[in-house]
Amino acid sequence: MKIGELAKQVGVTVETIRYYENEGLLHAALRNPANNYRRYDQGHLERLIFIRRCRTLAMTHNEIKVLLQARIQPDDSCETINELIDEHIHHVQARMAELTILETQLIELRGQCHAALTTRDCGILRELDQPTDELTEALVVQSHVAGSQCKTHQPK
Amino acid sequence: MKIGELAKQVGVTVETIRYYENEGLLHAALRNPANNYRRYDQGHLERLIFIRRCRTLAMTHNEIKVLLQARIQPDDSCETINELIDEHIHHVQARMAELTILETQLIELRGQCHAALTTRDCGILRELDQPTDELTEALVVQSHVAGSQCKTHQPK
DNA sequence: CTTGACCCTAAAGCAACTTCAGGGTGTTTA
DNA sequence: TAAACACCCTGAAGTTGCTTTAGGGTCAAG
Repeated sequence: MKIGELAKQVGVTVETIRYYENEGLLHAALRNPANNYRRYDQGHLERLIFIRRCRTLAMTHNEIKVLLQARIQPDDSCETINELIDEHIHHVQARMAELTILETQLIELRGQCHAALTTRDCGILRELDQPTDELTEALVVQSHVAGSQCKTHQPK
Repeated sequence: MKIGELAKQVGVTVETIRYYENEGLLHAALRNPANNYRRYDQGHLERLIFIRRCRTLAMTHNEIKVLLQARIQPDDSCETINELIDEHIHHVQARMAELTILETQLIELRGQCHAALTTRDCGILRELDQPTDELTEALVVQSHVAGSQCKTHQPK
């Protein structure tokens, strides 16, 4: 099948597929010598589904590469896989803990202003002007809220 | 004060400060004509603290720009601010909901393999091979878990 | 007068894609 | 049969919030 059909079957854009090939996640497809179009088979389809399933679970490309490797080495121990998943679960839980603190702080901040006043008297701005206190320090900024700004990356 | 001192007082790197200036978050500092070094005053300090506080709350630069604008227009209504914070809270909550689903799925996935088997028999790989089911579809991949790979962005 | 701490700029890197620019291919339809 | 339109190709730049690197001045102390 051609790239467009593969994309439709898996629910990604053709650009994503080409990108995955570049990244080494997906094996380079054979080309139709007549027009240089990529041709995909069942193996590609299954591998791409695997990759997308992993991405849905928020794994990075590196993590996925480990799993892909394991996938084609049926005699290896699956310990590595278990550890990878366990670690990944911890990342997610850590992120949630951070977001919980963040939520608390934001709600408290929001509580500083109920009425529609002028910004001069707005408790929110007032509080934002304060240097960071202990509570806030618990938050590691480095891991920003992904999707906090909600870019809509939808394939049109 | 010079950039290094400002950086120390606020707890960011000098690179971050220069970056903020470039981004238009921080006003360009006046320069010492003798050596072209930036010179900062109290206003810069306060503005930078404000910015960092917002970043700690996971706001984007665009959101912060709105707040900075409001900050210097004391006669405007603070409705905009309230709306911005409310929306931001929703983003955070939405992200947490996504992560909760993610966690459930990962834990279920992990449950597929307890013993250290060969990958051939590993329930985890088996399950990852399945096309996405309804549960999974609830997850919007576009907002990946920030910090899932935990890059340590610490100023050395 | 050299060492080390601090300042400067411009550009590239990170993650996972998307978007854009510029240009072929292939089928259909007027 | 030629224009129109859908689909394919490549390579490079854009996204977010910084960090890192490269290459080079400034300044105070010893």
